[in-house]
Amino acid sequence: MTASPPSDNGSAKDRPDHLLSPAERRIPAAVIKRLSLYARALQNLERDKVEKVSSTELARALGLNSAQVRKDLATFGQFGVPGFGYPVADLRKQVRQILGTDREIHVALVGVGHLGTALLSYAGFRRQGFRIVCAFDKEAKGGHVGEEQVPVYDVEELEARLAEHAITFAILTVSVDAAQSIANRLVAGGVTAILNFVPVRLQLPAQVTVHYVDLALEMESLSYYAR
Amino acid sequence: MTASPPSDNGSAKDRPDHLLSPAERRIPAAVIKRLSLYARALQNLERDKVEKVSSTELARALGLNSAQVRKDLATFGQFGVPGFGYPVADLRKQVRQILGTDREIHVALVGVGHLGTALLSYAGFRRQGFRIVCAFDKEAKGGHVGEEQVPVYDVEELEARLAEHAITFAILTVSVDAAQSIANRLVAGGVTAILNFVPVRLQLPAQVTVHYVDLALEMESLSYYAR
DNA sequence: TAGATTGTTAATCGATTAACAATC
DNA sequence: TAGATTGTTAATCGATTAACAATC
Repeated sequence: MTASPPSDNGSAKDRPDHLLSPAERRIPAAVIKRLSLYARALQNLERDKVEKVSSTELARALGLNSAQVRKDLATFGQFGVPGFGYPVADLRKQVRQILGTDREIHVALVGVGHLGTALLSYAGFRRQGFRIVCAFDKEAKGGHVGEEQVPVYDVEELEARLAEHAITFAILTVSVDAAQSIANRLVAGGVTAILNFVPVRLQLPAQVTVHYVDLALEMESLSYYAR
Repeated sequence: MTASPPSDNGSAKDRPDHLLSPAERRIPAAVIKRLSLYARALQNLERDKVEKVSSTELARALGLNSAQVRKDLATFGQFGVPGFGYPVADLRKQVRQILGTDREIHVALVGVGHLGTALLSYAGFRRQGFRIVCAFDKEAKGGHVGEEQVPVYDVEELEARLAEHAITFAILTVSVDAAQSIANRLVAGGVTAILNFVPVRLQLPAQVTVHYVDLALEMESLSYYAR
């Protein structure tokens, strides 16, 4: 809400790269996806005490092209050493910094049904530094759910609790009917990234990023190959 | 294992289109993904008693380009009527036929942990015609799980039960350590399509199609935009 | 220095979109 | 017939890959 100097206020296309927000820089989504793939591979390499890795090795492990690996990484800086490769620990730190996964990320989950409940106990999230700090349901019993004992609030409290925990990241596992209205409230409450499991196209302002995980859709397209 | 006549035995590139299996025809995966999107939209239109739809309407509803809709559909035949559009019920039938979702599809699920259990009760699968008919776990209690009361067998019984139910479609929700070995057994047991929730790159023969749903990876790439 | 591997440019490939004749 | 919309070709766009000079 703070007014910025008029001279800084041009459209994203006018401003130099380093003044743009991640969403504005328009790095292809595919590059960001692969970046998290690299982060995962580097995590394993670091665990295995490997100190350097070449673009060729990384590419082979992930089923990609080595030029693509180099190009992806070069988008964000010069992380490699010619003739040597990439220092694993260093590169991992950089990649996590770019992704924003170099710190614990607090997440809200809305819709504590079968799927929501499972996600509240999903170890993979914790392993990558995500922590679901509060959950919401329209029939909240007021208790705590899952192995992490996440508090479940009534959706009534959505705005208040989001503010309290300064949350910008949410997982949506409500019903089809509720999805759009809950999504609106999440965004009004400051959420800018949503992992949406509800099979509905959400209409939201452009600065909000939604990733769709449509399980039934995955099954349908897989079905084409199951013969 | 049956020998086929040498003359029928050329590489996929040599044979005419109609003699190829879905996987061999090499329709871009993106087209197949959108095809299931169309199926979903057509389902809603049919429910709402809409009788015809134009490529423009379909495109707008799904956030696509109308030329893309027409091109995608034209890949599989001439389903539209110039000057009129596409007959909803008819097109839906065709699309479902192409995807293979025009009948109930029997599915096996391996790994009855938090996520697996949730999927056993996931209504979205039933709604689209998928039925999980058996589940496997390394510590099977022998009972039935979920709202659908799916029988849970010990993984020991994997091959036997797959054969019994003639299953070609599986959902994989086991641990990272078990994933590759279970996947191998699934394939040996006749499975050709796997929806894999385990964050591991599976090494499988080319005729098997694996779709990866990597929830932590989705979170990581989303994290880039949550600022 | 010789060998290896990066960062980057140019070439290729494939997918999306525009345009329009054919058709109802 | 006039109007609308398909199926399809050609143009555009963007992403992937090959190639190689620069660098350690």
